[in-house]
Amino acid sequence: MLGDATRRSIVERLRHAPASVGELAAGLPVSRPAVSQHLKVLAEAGLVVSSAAGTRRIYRLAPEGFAALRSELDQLWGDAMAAFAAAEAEGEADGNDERHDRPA
Amino acid sequence: MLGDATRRSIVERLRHAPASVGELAAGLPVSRPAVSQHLKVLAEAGLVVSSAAGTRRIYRLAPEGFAALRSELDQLWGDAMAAFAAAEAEGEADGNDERHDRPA
DNA sequence: AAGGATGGTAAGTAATAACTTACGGTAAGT
DNA sequence: ACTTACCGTAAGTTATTACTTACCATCCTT
Repeated sequence: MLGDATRRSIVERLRHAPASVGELAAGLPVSRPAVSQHLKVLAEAGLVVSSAAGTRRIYRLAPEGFAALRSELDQLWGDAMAAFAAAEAEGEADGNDERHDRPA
Repeated sequence: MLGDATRRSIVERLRHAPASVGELAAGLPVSRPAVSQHLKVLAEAGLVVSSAAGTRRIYRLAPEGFAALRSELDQLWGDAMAAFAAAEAEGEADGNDERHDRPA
């Protein structure tokens, strides 16, 4: 969902202020319909809401959607940390693991 | 990163216990090399680490990687919430927005 | 009512990401 | 030493996703 760069740019832009589709597209390297499609996805995910202003549609972020997403992630993290704790209490390990990238 | 279903399954599986590549592949609808490739990506992201056990490679989750990811997200969220607060203090809005999906 | 502005949708194309088969390489068992 | 088990990487294919162009609808202006 937030993996796409264009989508992140849109969210970033809306974080500063609400904006119309055309305004958003003007600041991005993609066409207006592409922005419309991203906004549709974001709206279905509950992350943005729109309101009509004449023929324009103003989009803004939806705090509730982000809060919901946040608590989902918090849920996952809670479980993960519990699993880590359980594993470490058991394994009590060596330390010479291989890290592929990101050297210690 | 965690947008892919197979990748989420792998992480989910590793949350319960460390596992070898073959074990992971056995529980998934994809081939073993596909799992290897996912593990490579996860390792480069610092989310898993591996250790050699004979010819097998045991993968397990890397708590530090998840913690780092977590704080990045927390950072974003902090900024977003600040923006929300600022916007609401200003706008003081109507309420008849359109929500595309997810009815109120 | 006509014209211009704004934006959603459809259909097709392009770019990206996931997956498969094939191969080679190392470690353990015989 | 030979064989078997296990895994990583390369190369190519398939599937998914993002994007574009074209079109239509709505609202506002005159």
